[in-house]
Amino acid sequence: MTLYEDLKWRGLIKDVSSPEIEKLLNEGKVTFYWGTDPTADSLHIGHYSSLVTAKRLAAAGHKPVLLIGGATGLIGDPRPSGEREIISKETLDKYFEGIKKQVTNLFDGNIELVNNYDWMKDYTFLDFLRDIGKHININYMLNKDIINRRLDSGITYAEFSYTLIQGYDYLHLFREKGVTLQAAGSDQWGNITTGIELIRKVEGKEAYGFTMPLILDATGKKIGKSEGNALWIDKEKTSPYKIYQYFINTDDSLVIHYLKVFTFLSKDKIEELEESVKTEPEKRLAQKALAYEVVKDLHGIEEAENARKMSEDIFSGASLENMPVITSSLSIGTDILSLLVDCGIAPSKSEARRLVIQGGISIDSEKITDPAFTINKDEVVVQKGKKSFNKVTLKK
RNA sequence: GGAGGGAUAGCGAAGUGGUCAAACGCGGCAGACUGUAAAUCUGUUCCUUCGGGUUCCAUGGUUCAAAUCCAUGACCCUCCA
Repeated sequence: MTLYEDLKWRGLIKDVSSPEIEKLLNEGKVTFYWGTDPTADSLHIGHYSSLVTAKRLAAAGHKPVLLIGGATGLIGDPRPSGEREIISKETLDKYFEGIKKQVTNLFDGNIELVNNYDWMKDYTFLDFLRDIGKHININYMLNKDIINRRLDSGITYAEFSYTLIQGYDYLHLFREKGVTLQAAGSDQWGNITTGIELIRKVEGKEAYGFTMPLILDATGKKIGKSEGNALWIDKEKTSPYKIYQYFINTDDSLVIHYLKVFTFLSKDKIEELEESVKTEPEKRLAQKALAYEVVKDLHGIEEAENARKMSEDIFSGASLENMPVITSSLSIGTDILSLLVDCGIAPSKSEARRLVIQGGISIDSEKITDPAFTINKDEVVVQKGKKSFNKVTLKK
């Protein structure tokens, strides 16, 4: 199977700028780029879904250039919901460092990392308008889906101009690094085509781009972004165990799709798992493989093994030894509500009270329904709902 | 610069003087059923020392009483210039 066929089979190709991309991917040693803006101190699983594709290209012998947008991050990529908050330069620098470390790790250092701030910071407004702005027609920009959709709700000049900056990034990388392919999530299609257009007009040469479909969860939202519970790549922010749990709970209807997108398992292996979902879904082999593979690729074999063991121990009831540990700042004798809040298991006392009254909390495997219950040990197992287990240690 | 319209809980959206901590839907959380699945059903979804406290863009005002009326301001949309 060729690289292109493999990508196609995995459902990773949505838009392509030209049919020649198939040949390009299969034959040439292309220098391609993938970029993101530093909008947080860590990437999340949504970024990862497209980074995995970048890894596939790299594994096939193509040369990756990863761009972290120190300049574009200052402006903000337009999104359908409305204008973004401005992020300060200092914050962006901090975010930049966090993301830089992550992508470097994910590619074992075999990448070229660039920051568009380096070539944008001294580019004057006048020069930019003459060199770049003069090549792109307003009507062309207005027709871009994302901008068009914002015309009703409003879009500032700054965000409107975003696509020009990213377009110039591509031109710059084309000139300086020989980049001829850009790969990204499908929301970047408009920005990619601006870059291609610019290269065509300024350099008279053809550059390429393709996008991957956005990965959605069962409710049709972008994956891992539900209600402030983003799944971060940073294991301090989202533990490997939590990532493992997220994926092991994947719907049957999505698990094969996710295996194709997120893992490097072979076609044969995935088809075997697909069969298993049909004939013996209760074994959850596909979910287990998915969860293990993702944690392994993100955090290494050791963390994957730990996460798997932790899950098996907890959910088989074999042992309650292995589970995430939370150290509380409270002492023995505290009431259960305060403890739940202190450990971050419940966001407020009201919420904690509801949980307890509704029977959602167990201490050491015993359901607690009395909100006035006090903890009289220095180490207890707190279970919230069916799936969340934590060992909590208290001060003596 | 002129005329009109808008803003409500995580999101969408009702509400136009008291019965509003604010309908309804989605999403979230929990319970039942299950396979750590889906679907379905049930409860719940601002904070609270359970007395109450603080909310409907902001600040003032009218009123016994304001999400609702008035004034001013910032913001968004549509049309005109």
